[in-house]
Amino acid sequence: MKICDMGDKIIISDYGEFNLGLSLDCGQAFRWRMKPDLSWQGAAFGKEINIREENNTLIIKNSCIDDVKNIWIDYFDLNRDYGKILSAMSADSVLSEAVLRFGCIRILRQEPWEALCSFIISACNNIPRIKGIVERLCENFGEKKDSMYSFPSAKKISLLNQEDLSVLRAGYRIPFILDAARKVSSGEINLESMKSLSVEEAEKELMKINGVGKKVADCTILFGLSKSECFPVDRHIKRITEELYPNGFPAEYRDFAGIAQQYLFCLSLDK
DNA sequence: CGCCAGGCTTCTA
DNA sequence: TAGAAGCATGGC
Repeated sequence: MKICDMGDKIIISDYGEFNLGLSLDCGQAFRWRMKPDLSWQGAAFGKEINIREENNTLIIKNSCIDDVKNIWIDYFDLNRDYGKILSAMSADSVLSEAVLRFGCIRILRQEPWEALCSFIISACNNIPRIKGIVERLCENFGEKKDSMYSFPSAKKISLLNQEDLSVLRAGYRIPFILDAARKVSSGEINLESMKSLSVEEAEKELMKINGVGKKVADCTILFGLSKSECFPVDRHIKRITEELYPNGFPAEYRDFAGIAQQYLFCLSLDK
């Protein structure tokens, strides 16, 4: 991988494959917006960034070399060899077709709390509305950066009450968000230390939170704890695996089942 | 307007 | 242990 600081922009190349737009807008993260010039505006870890992809290079604005090296390289999972994973998946006819169609979908390494909170909101909800609720959460309770707001910390949310959160218009999920914020900020649930647990152990911990079942826990583990062996099964994945894998999803892909899962999710969206 | 949404908790048999 | 009801709000 090559990183080049051009002053007004930073250019990254030689990172392998990356379908940036689809990766940012395939239902794994909810804060990325495409601008009229086709660049993507987003925020994570309290920082804002503008990024676009052209001819296998990434062009970054509104950031700095330190943040690129310390935050974004990792966030976009650029150190991982997806070529190896994609070629392994090409042995499966369903996944091979999906890879041809979608290119390289990377699993973003998101902040654990943001993933947890976002996927609590996602329960029995549609993606446009999830984005709206998350946006209101940030605008009302996050900190203003350049043009965006940061994702509010668990501590900040934990000090609020249901009435404060009614601006989110998140319905029955509001007490769930509060319970998660309180358990995380009190230390009863330690997301960072959960990275060293197995998927099963992490599920058990996360499901102590009211409103967190196996699916929300698994999305938190895959997208927030970056455990790519975790395979969240929602209504789409359930339907499409029953249809395309009558004998079950093949176990040989277990090390990166979560990445395969994202391809199946994209396939299911227009089927 | 009606159907549905990256589910979860609680109640019931 | 399995299945259904109820949950709040809106996207389409």
